[in-house]
Amino acid sequence: MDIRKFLLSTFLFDSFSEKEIDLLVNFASIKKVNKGEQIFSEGQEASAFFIVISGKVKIYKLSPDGKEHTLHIHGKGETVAEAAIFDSMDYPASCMAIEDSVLVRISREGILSLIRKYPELAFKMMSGYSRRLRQFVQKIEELSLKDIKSRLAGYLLENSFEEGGALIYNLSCSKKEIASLLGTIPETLSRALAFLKQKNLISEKNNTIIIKDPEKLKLFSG
Amino acid sequence: MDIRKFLLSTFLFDSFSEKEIDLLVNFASIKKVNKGEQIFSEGQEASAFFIVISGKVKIYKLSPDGKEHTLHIHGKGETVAEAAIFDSMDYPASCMAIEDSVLVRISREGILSLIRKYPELAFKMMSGYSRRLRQFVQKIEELSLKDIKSRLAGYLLENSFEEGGALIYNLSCSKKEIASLLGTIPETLSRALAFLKQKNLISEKNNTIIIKDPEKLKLFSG
DNA sequence: CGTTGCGTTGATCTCTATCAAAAAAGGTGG
DNA sequence: CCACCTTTTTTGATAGAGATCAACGCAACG
Repeated sequence: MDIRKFLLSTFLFDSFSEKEIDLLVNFASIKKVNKGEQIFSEGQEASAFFIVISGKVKIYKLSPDGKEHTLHIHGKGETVAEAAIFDSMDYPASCMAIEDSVLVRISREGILSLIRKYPELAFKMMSGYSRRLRQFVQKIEELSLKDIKSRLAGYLLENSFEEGGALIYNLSCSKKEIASLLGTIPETLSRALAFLKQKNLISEKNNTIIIKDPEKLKLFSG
Repeated sequence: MDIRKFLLSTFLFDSFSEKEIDLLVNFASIKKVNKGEQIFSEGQEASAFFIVISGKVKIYKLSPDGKEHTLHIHGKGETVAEAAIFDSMDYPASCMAIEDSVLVRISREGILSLIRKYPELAFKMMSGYSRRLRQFVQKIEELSLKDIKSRLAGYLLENSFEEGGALIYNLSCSKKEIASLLGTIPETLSRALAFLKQKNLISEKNNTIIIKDPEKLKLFSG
């Protein structure tokens, strides 16, 4: 795994230049952990934060009587413990791998000194957050205010590209996964697709969806 | 209200010196709004962010057909729209006062120049972002895979506090607002509350909800 | 071929939004 | 304190969207 390439694909660092990534890499390292392995513990000094390359980790707290309470589960592309890095000395909770996982570790001192030296980097990171938050706001809006057909229409428009004068969406992953992305189940997705086909807005052939009427589809997406 | 004193009490600026506050004040102004008054609207250029001095505001999205979903309710000391100003774009949602409120308005240019000068400020802002990001992730999960009763149970547990040995939640805003926050409507919220009362998990008195059985309620929240 | 997994289709059921209306809770002015 | 009005909250009945359950077609694959 190329750590540079990975960092450039994360929302925090995707607007960094090659040079800036070079600076960052000095403070970054790859950490491989097995399932069940501890990554950090509550109360330890927060010396680094992490980004998940593959696998899954959980953030949890132990109550006084030993019971465990999971706060979050973080998967691919997600950042872990960066709040602790930026505002407190110690990790406020513990972290353990729940699958064999690969992480990037970025040291606290590293990132802090980098930002002190190059405040512009902070802007880039913050605009990364900003974009990410916007995406989530949009997703929440879609989940709560739109029905499946609209969500599907919007998704197709968002993720299609032009090819030979036609708008094309490539079914690169299973419909099961797309259903999950849209917050529904395969059966319902199938029906929604059938509906759009029946309205003659799209057609499907060879794992490819052709958007026949982008204008109407857009109207449909709300 | 002394704006300096207030700024010194916020988490963003509590470590500022008198001199630094002077700088900040150049970019800051007080904004008073009445209940129901619009503070900014989705799509407007994001020219400033706010900190709530008193009262409450809500961040919400409107669907084309007029349905409303509240994303956050912000009270005293909380920052509003601070993420919107970093990628020089528009407010992704609208903001309205749900009580008579007083805010500090800090201009985009102001905070940007301040961060250039005091990169430490960026750390604080980023820790706020990462927390908000997590809230959104959780909200999305809840919206897509939990029913109202579970969401309500989770919400109560998240937002309750201990007092005299009992977990209580204070109904500081109308149930209409809470319903919107949970992605539903007052009627449905009312029924969900009735259900939890009937199961003897909670009780309500004087604008206060008492969580009688946190364990079971937790089970209920999923 | 059987088997396994995905995608589609059909029937049914559950949850929640909607519509309508009653009840409760706040004001306001007398 | 009471009558009156407004707003909020609750309750009831209904309808619609989507989840669930079950069955089937179809391709990939040992």
